[in-house]
Amino acid sequence: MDLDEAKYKFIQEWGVLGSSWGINRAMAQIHACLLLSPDSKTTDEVMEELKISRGNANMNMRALIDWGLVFKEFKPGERKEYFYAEKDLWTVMKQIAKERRKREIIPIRDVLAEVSTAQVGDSAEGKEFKKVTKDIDSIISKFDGLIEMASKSDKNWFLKILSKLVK
Amino acid sequence: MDLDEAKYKFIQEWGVLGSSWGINRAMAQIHACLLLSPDSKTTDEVMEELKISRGNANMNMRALIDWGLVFKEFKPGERKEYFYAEKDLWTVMKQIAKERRKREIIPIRDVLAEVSTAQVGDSAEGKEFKKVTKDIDSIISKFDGLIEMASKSDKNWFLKILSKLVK
DNA sequence: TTATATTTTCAAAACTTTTTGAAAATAAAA
DNA sequence: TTTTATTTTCAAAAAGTTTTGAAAATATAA
Repeated sequence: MDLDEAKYKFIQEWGVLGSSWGINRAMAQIHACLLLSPDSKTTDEVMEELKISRGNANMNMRALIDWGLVFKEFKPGERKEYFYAEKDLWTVMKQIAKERRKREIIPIRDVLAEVSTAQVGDSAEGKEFKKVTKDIDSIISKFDGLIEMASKSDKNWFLKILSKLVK
Repeated sequence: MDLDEAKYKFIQEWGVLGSSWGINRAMAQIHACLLLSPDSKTTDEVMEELKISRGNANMNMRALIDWGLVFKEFKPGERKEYFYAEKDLWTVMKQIAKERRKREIIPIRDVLAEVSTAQVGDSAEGKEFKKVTKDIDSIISKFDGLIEMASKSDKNWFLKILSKLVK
């Protein structure tokens, strides 16, 4: 297998993985493409490499910037914008965790807080509702705390802990 | 807010959360509905509560069984099948992690292993490819190890560690 | 200023996923 | 056996999401 084949394979699979994580294929593939590139790339280069339209490339590139995973660069004397990905995978993970926390964990925690004040009565149904939602909140709040902790902590803190745990 | 309202709110939000995790809305909502119910439910009851069709209820109920999150029960003298959810949230998490590992982590690790043998040359591109894919593999393999460890370990091991970490 | 390069937007088209509902299959009762 | 209850299947419809491509907006150069 040569470099192009390997790149192609990896980019395709990164797209599939993205899809099952609520990140659309083009966005994941652009991310992979920029991660793998030693230099920053223009929209046209990305369009060409991934065979996607300008609109698609532009929108998803900006979504990646929004997620804090990609940055713009202006080269002196050049009119085109260049894009490059955050390469430090610890930072990448932290950013993704942060965004998903905002989009997914906060909303469900809000709902859990809201329903925790409901007058559910003392029927079996009411009791079960209290019990299950309390359990769920307790787990989610632990993960939430972990993410907050990780976002604030030193570069390899989490990876070190992981390494120790898993050995 | 009364029980019905609270239930409705939670079920809806669980559906939204599911969607951004690659689990379809109906599947997530059925799961929530069974989690909240003190008794096992028939297909008809679930259809009625969630306002979904028989086919939809049947297919997703079976997907949940496939994921190991829901079980069938036969009541003596009754022809209808009853369904109930695994209530222990630690087990629920373990099951979900296990399934997602199978569907998502294994395939990307397979691709990473495959491309790691590619002849990428020693261009800047080739070197960057090696570096980035190696980094990604190293992180993913740590998570993978963590999941494997958690699946084998005692009921609250992971939660205890989480609690300690987060305090 | 006008011309040219580049980026952004967004309605419509293409594609994907989910849902429905009715027919087929299965299982239990009469 | 036949009848009735129940579950399963799956083609078609509906809904949702992504992508395209061309027009509008913006920015730089001449």
